[in-house]
Amino acid sequence: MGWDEVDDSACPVARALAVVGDRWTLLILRELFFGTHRFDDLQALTGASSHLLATRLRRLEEDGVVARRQYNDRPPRYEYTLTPKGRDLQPVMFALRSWGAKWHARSSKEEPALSLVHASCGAPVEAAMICPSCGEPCTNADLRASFGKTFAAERRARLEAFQARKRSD
Amino acid sequence: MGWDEVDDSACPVARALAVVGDRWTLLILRELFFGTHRFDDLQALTGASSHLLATRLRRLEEDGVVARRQYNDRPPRYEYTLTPKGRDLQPVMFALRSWGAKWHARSSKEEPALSLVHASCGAPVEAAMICPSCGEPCTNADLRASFGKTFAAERRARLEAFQARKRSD
DNA sequence: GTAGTGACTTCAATTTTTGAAGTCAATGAC
DNA sequence: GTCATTGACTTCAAAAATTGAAGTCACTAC
Repeated sequence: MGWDEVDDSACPVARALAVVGDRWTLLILRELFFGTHRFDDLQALTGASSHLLATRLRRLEEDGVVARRQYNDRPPRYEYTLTPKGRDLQPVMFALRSWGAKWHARSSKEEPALSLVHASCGAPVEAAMICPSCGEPCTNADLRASFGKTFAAERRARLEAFQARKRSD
Repeated sequence: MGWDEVDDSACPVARALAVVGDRWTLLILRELFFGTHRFDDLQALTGASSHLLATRLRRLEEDGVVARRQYNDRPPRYEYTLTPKGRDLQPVMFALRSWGAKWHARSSKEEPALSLVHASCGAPVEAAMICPSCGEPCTNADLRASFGKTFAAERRARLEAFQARKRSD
């Protein structure tokens, strides 16, 4: 298929993944969330190769997720920061953090490697799914999913195209 | 670096990404969340190649995220479902959905492609960060991040190793 | 006995990623 | 004034991952 096509899907999850859905991209964004903004530091702290880092940052800049700013004239020096669009990925990061901490803990008594604290009350914050109407957090069992018309049609089309291709062999 | 090393990081985000952090994996998991469980359907609906799908499913099974179950004896037929560990990724999916819908909407009046409804009250649910102490949802500005000791040490080590390597050229 | 179905595997061609090395324009230390 | 260092990359060849098409295998339905 290729990710330019995925980018076109009616599914918002697919469209999100087309932009930020690979390992290095998400790790780079993690660093930017931490406030790392210089190229070499990003390279050191993520472990990505410089080539990869350069192409990813370019892509993220094109997609409006990170901003590249010149902070020094001569020699020219640049720094990378998250745009509002990028900062909006915090719930994704945080959901990943919670999952990783729960299911891939290194030891039972691991200290939190990373905690987010609510500035006003000092308590640690967790990601959750909440119902805006009753204000309650929901668990998996409380939820029912449904497709919109467009996405349902896309899915039918995909299934049919796949079957057709198989038959024509 | 390579992702076996990332898997070892003190950062739970990195460890989560080592398991589920690539485009196809997350798309496949999306399908499993939708209840798709047969190989060919997964292939049709994600658009992944059969080879890729086979290797990803094997990996996910090894990691305990999906379960492979034989539902027919002869001919042998298998189906894939999410384990509890896999189901726990729902907040990740949902955070991606919210972000994709907000920043990569296809039109201003796009109907939701996918909605999750709270079974008890019928209202659509959103992912959010909530403070368990005051129960309020938090925005970026309300939050302060901090590192644990182990992770802070790992980061220092990475920076030093990187500098050392540079100098030794 | 011919045509599927479902869950894959195999293979060659293309694309990505890695890892090491190099570049370029300053700046700081002696 | 010169020599090492910093910061932000680029270049290149080798290795790994992905794609897309085709094939396999064990049935079942007509």
